[in-house]
Parts: sequence; structure tokens; C-alpha cells
Amino acid sequence: MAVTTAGPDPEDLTARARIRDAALLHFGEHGFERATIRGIAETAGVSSGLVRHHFGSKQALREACDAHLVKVVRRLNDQVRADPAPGDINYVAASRTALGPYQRYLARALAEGSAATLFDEMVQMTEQWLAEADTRRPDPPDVDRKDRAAVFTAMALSITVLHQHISRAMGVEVFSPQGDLPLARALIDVYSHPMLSLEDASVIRAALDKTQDASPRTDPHTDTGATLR
Amino acid sequence: MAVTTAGPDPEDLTARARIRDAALLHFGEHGFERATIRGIAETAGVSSGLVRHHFGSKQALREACDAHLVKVVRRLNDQVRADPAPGDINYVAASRTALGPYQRYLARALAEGSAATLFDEMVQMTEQWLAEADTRRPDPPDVDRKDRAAVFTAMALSITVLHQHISRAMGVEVFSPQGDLPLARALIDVYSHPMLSLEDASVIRAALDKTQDASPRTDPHTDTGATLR
DNA sequence: TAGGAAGCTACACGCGTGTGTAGCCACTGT
DNA sequence: ACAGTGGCTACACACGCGTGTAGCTTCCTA
Repeated sequence: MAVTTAGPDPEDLTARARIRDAALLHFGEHGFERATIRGIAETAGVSSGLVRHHFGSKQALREACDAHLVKVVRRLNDQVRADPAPGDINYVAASRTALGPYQRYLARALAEGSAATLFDEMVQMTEQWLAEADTRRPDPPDVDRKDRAAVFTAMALSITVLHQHISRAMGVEVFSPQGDLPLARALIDVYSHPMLSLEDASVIRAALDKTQDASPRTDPHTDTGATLR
Repeated sequence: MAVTTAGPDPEDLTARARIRDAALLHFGEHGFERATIRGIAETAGVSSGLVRHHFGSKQALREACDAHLVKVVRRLNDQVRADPAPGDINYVAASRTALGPYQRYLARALAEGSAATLFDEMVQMTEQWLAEADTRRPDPPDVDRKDRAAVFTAMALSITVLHQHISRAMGVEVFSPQGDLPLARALIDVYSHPMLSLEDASVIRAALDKTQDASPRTDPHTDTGATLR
């Protein structure tokens, strides 16, 4: 069953690591602004001054969290790519697996705009996966792969970012043993059924391009030039 | 082209409405916590005391913003459903059109957890659209429609919520005249190509169900019971 | 063994903030 | 004409917060 959240780094258990983990928790639970250094310090079992001593500022602490998350995800990805496990469906889905306690922080960080390099990294992974998937595709893609990768990545992450809303709508906490299966089934169904047929798609694409040519009006607010956005 | 952001309500122009609009702006730009009542008041051209007079508290102001956004989206949806315009591809895409200045607030609100009723409303819209789309579907869906609607909605909204990351990855601000077309093309491509073939999907689904039966271990953190989540 | 850096704490400062209070102005209905 | 209500302002308060500073302890090193 492949990837599990790796245990603490050998270098961990140190106060610095405990603070970082506590910060991950608090930032994820309350958001960056509402989380307090004092609260983080208490969870870590240290004084608030030590937080400053190790990280300098609250912002720097956040960046350390982001960096750590990048490291975790990168390791996770390497693990998956090295693993010849046949069960892994795709990199997007795999990259969301076993993040465990980091889920909430990841969601917050993405929404609040930090975690930029993490997103970019994920796009790159998706791109690699797409490169492979494109070979099995009937029609040749005429859209830049990176663009598609970005959209795919965002969609995959939407489950994490909006998990509380999805949970509410589905009537079960999706990131729990009870909600896991329903979510997986829904995802499989969605992933295996395109919203648009290839014919519809080409029709729309044609209309889109024509619109672009015909109407060079570009009022940034009222109409952005495309019916489908 | 079809739906445009409706002009100010007749009852608007009032100070209360100006405050609400300013709040939408500030909350969207800086987030709820960082936004200040004084800043909102200044943008609205009123004193900070008036904000309190009209809305009572910052939290209540936020709720008023959410309520207003729900009203806007609901009106937008009615407009789309009433309109016999043939250009509208689907409700999910349509519901994201022409939200203009509300985009940023919507993104923040969803991520921060308010805007719950708005999300639920959108799920309902998507559900209606799915009900129709299901009739044109080859295989009968064996997943609850509401579950699929929730996932669909989240994915559609991911563009809004993560727009800054997508913009960075694509190298162009997606919610601008320049970025509009590239995003539309990427979306069409993604929407018209399933990530999973029907065969793969059924294989995974079978494996998933078997896993569920065979291994009733439900450690909430290490392994959540499914390879694909 | 002496020196010093690093880990760590306690405490205080100052600022920005949401909120509370008192009161003015304008308009309306009688 | 006049009370009264609601829109609106100015000002002050109290509190929580990030940050700064001084100093203690522990352990490595020369």
C-alpha cells in the first residue's frame, strides 16, 4: 500500500522541529493570522521567545513550514516514482496521498498564497505524468502541456483546499476512514467521465477562437471575451 | 455575451451598500483577518463608527458579504437558466462567469470556510446539470449524484480559489483579457479528456471495494484505506 | 578548566485593532 | 414648530499581539 507519512527525521525531536510541527498544526487549524506565536510555543512545549530565537519572525516561521512541506512532498514524489507499485493510478492522485497532518496546512497555505514553490513543483510532477499520458491519447493535444498541468493540479488540490465544503455536501468528513471510500468512488467516476465530448469541445474551441478574432473589445470587467471561462 | 455583472441595485448607492462593497473588496484583497474596519470605512468614504452602526461587528459584516454574494450568484443562476442562450456549455462553467470583482472574495471566503451556503447552492446547481447530463451517459452512474456534484463544484471552483498559482504557472494572469483564452482552451482540453478510461476506472473501483472488505484496519492517520484518494 | 557560543526563559514595550460611548445633524411625521 | 428617530462622526478604551532585551543554563571546545 505504498507510501506512508514518513516518521520524524533523525534530526528531529529537537525543539526547532517541534516548533515547526506545532506551527504547521496551528497555521493549518487557525490560519496564519489567527495563529499566535504564544500558542505555537505552548503546543511545542517551549517559551515564545525560543520561537523567535530559532526562526526570527512569524513570517520566517511560515516560510520554514512551507520549505519543510516542499521537502516532504518532494520525498513523497521520489518515493512514488521509484516504487514500481502497480496500484498507483496517477501522480496527481498519488501526490495527495498520505499527507496526513499536513493536509490542513497545505490547504491554508495554497489559499493564502504561500506554498507557491510547492504548487509549482506539483505542476511539474503533473507535467511529467501528462507527458506519458499524452502518448495514449487519441487526438494530439494542441494546448500547452504546462497549462493543462496547472489546471489539473489545481483541480486535484481542490479536494484538499475545499475539503470542508465537500465534506459538508457529502455528509461525511472526507479525510476520515468513513469518508475515504465515498470520496474515492466519486473521484473515480468524475475522472473517468469527461464533461465535454470531443465534438462539443472542438465546436466550443472554434467558437472561442472566432470570438477572439471578431471582437477585440477587451473590457477587463464586464466581458472577458469568452463565454466559457 | 449573455450574463454580465448586474449593475448596482436600485437600493444601492446607500452608505450601507458602499460599506458592503468596500468590505467585499478588502476582504478579498487582504483576507478577513488582515482587512481592517478602518480601511473598509475609508474606501467606502465613511467613518469607522458607521460600519459598526450598520453591521454591528466585523464578523457580521462578513456574513452580510456572504449573504450578498449568495444573492448575486442566485440571480446569476436564474438568469442563466431562464436565458435560452445556446452558448452556455454547462452550469458549472456558467456559474463562474462574470463574477468580476467578487472573484477574489469568493476565493478567500471559500478557503476560509465562510461562504458555506454559497457552495451548497452551487452544488445544487451542479446537481441539476448532472441530472441532465446523466441521461446522455453510456454507463449508468453508480455513485451518488450529490457526491459527484460536490467534487465537480470543488474542481470548478479550484480555478478561482487557486487562480494566482495557475496564473503563475501559466505565465499570465488568468482573470485578465490576456489570460482568458489560454485558460479557456486548457479547461476545454481538460474537460474533454478523462484522466481514466472506463476500464481502468472499473478496475480501480473493484480493487477499492475489495480493499475495503479485506482490510478493516482504519488507522486514521497512516493509511486511510485506499490507494487512490 | 576557562571561555564562549548556543539553547532557552522571563518580562516588558508599543502598536494596531475591534469595540464601546457620547453626541451631532438631517429629515420626517404630526 | 417640534420631538424623535436613524444616519453618521469623533474619540477613547482595553486587549492581544509581534517583537525587543536581558540574562540564565548547558554543553562543546581549545
